[in-house]
Amino acid sequence: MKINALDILKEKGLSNTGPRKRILEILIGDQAPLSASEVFKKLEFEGLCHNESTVYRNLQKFLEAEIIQSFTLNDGIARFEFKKGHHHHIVCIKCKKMDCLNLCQVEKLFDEAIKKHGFMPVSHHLEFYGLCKGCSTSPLK
Amino acid sequence: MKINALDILKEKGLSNTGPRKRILEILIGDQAPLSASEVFKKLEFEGLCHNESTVYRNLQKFLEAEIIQSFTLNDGIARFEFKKGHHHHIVCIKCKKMDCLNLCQVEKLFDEAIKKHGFMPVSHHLEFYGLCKGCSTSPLK
DNA sequence: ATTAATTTGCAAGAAATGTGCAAAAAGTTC
DNA sequence: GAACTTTTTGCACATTTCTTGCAAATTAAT
Ligand SMILES: [Mn+2]
Ligand SMILES: [Mn+2]
Ligand SMILES: [Zn+2]
Ligand SMILES: [Zn+2]
Repeated sequence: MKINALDILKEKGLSNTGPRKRILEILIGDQAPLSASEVFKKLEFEGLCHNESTVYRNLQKFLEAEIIQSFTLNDGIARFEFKKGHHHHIVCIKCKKMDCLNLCQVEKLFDEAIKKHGFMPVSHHLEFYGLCKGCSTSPLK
Repeated sequence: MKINALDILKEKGLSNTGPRKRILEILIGDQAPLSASEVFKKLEFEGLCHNESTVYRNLQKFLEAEIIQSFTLNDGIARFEFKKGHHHHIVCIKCKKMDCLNLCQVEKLFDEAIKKHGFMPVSHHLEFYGLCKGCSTSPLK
């Protein structure tokens, strides 16, 4: 029942290469969403990948195959995470730690208003910003 | 009672220059948020500004003076709008038309969940994506 | 009108992301 | 498993958004 990167690649008809497999493993294993450059740094450190383009291209493939999902934070940088159901995130404005919030009753809250504007709702993006426990209790800076 | 660009500049101690005044006027007059480049195109067309840097620097100044507010859409591009109370936006995924939704009961909906994660909520960003009336009825691609 | 402070234009630089192409690796066929 | 086909990687370079240094021009202050 554990999620296996190789199985997913096979299922989606994607060839198994060192960088690709590892990128997927990282996204499967990580609880919080990662930026392309964060993913790359890990691969580079492990000597498994020498180029950011490889990471971008694989992330793009994974998105197309709907293996992962992405969203852009307010800093303008895209984050990628293994595909989960619809949910949102809370980001620490100080240390950038990010958590997933596994709930959402937003649609119904706004549904009427959106239709009043003549729009047919398709999706939405919601991120919370705040201070994590560590950062809100830290006395320094 | 009408909002006047010159008054605002004076109030905030910002000098009155051609590009600056016009940028502010545009943001005051426009119902939907604009990107820096959208603002620049207007000024350029009117022959009032020859450089995007000028637009970026003025938008930055306006943000610091809290005359305007900005947010980054999922395309990674920042939008700027004359400062209003807290609210959200609905974006047409086809024609990119954007509207403001002047309501928000999101905080209370998520407050408990956020605190459960050990975060102290500070702010949030929420954008809806959908199809505007024109785009959802248009038969052509 | 002179002087001092600010802003503009332009060129150049960052940072995130995308692309063309040849070499390398993976997948396929016999 | 060698030969062939397809895909991916690495690298160099392009793009886009946004930033910065600096001198010339403009605005504000005296
Ligand atoms: Mn998540
Ligand atoms: Mn708005
Ligand atoms: Zn934190
Ligand atoms: Zn539309």
